[in-house]
Amino acid sequence: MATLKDVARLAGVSVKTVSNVVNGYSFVKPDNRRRVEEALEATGYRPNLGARNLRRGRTGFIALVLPELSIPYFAELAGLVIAAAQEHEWNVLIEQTFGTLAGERSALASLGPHLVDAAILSPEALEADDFQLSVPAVLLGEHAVDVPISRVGIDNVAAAQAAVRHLISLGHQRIAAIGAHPHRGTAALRLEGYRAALAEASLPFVDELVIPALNYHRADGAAAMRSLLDLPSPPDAVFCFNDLLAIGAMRAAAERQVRVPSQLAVVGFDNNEESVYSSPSLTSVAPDKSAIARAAVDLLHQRVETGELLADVETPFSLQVRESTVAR
Amino acid sequence: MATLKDVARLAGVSVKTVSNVVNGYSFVKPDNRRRVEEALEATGYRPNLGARNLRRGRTGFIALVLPELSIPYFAELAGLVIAAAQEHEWNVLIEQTFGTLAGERSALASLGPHLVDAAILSPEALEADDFQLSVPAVLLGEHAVDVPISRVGIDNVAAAQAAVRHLISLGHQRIAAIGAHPHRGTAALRLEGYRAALAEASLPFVDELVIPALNYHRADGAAAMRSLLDLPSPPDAVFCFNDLLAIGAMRAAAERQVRVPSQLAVVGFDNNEESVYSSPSLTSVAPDKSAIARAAVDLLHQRVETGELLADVETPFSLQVRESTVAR
DNA sequence: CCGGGTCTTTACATCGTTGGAACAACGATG
DNA sequence: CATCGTTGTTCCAACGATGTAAAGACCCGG
Repeated sequence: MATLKDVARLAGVSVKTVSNVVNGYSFVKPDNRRRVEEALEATGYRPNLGARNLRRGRTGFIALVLPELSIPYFAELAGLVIAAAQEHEWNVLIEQTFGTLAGERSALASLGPHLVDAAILSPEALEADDFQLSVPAVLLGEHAVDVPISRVGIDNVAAAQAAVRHLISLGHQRIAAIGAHPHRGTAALRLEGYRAALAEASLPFVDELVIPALNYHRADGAAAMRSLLDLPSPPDAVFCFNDLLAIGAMRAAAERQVRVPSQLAVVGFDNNEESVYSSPSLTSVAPDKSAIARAAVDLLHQRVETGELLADVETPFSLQVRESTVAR
Repeated sequence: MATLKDVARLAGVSVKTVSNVVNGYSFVKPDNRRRVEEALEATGYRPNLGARNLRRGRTGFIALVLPELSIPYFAELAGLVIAAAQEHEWNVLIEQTFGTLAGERSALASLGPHLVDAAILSPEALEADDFQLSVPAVLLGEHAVDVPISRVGIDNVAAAQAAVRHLISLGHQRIAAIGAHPHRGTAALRLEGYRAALAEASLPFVDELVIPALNYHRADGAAAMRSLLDLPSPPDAVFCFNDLLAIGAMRAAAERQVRVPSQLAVVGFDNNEESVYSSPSLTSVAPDKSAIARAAVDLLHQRVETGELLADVETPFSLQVRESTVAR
């Protein structure tokens, strides 16, 4: 593999002149520039990123710490983050935590300052003490603890409220919620939006209609739905805190011959591609994932380049109404 | 951030001695070792990976080149590859190609020998000339062109044959296939398995029942299914070359009030988690993704460590029978 | 044709780490 | 007591790139 030295020898100039050409330094004589460029071409020179970064004190990588790639929301987000990072010549390192405290801690620990320039975190269990980071970071979504790290995400209260309002506007009165969680900030906010929507329509908040979910997988949604259908008077609508829970809930409903949406309306959250093609298709709160990815990466880039502190960014969302609430 | 030099000063020994301790070199006096370890602890030393790799000529990264993370199969696979790579102290860099020739070429081009130690490729459009790689690599799945790179994957012909045999055993006679593709090796093999199953049951191969798909997304499956349902005599079963196509096909069937499985049986390929919870749930060929990920990473590790050439690895698969072929 | 500024290039040190040679200390051996 | 092999340690160079400072080339007016 060719190094600057090889190129320099071939072009008959010093190593530094080649480096200057490679880095677009202005003051190089046209004649030398041409010779260097030919030599670069001839040798197929590619800079050694390790060496460059050692010298520059940068690594050229950012970390993306998320629960699990097999969760569609995070997979889609990861794809968008990779694309956004590419525009700043950053490569993305993905760390999976599987939503456990231990997993998140070990992911953070491995983020030595030499490995990545910055990190995008999507934590679920971390506590305030854990946020002693050695690199600039942003948080995706909210988090229960109050830490001085900027956040990128939607207004979860407003989004949840919009979802439940939609159900109320369709005439539903007994609306359940699946996905409450003791330690997840996001869950608390969505629950708050749910309460707010009920309150503004003067509907009662009923404890037994709020089902917690330890994980947000399809199986958890199905289990929660079964317990709701077992109630003496089951709900006529359900708001799930993510699409996977909703898909599981619809599956459980189908298994009990409960018709969606006529007997049970369902709303999800995340707007996974999967939800567009399910039968029935799923009404869902759609955060602008692309905006989230871009904002997170741009913020970090600005922080690393200029050292400026970061403001929080609120990204837009919309409600995608589909067959699970309004029959076609 | 502490460097070896800082630790050495604190422990009162040379830099190299500290390096020896860090790297587990045997011959260090117990007394010095203790002092160095204390100094390491006190300074919170973390090796600068860039510098280490520059010296060692390794990077500590492998690339995973795949079409798109938003495709569940690749998202799941990526998660497993990351986990497997961790066991060899490798970090994984994901590159998305979006299934285009240009995307794949640019991904390969960016894989300078300085960026990664090895690569796992899942190409769809590359031609033989493109495989001039500067690092050891393995291919996931088959590929049309014949290149001297080892492959990891299942026996696609046998797997497809098993899927279609299953449909035949249920009494279906007019079985369609969705997902033929002019340049995809995998598609060709699955089609071959489809033909073989028909042939061994003495069923005719009917051209109009084989629908090509340029992409393997849900929308493509839905479009293909619509064209099948428009036929004068539509099929009574369909074998889709991946689960997304199958999900799209089931969606299209539902929109035309065609009942699955009574009027139309559907089999997919990949066994996505999504397919377990769809309504009806989807019968699918289930490659052992975990085995694929592990085999690919282990093979590369062995190659990088020992320089040995790599043999192909055939991983197991099974057929998961669900409601889309056998009503519950 | 000299002094002074503007371009252009070069030599050298440096980033943090590790491999190798050199050297020092040690007990064992003849 | 000289020699030897084994341990243990240090010094130096090197990986490939870039920043700095200084030297060299060039052009201008006086």
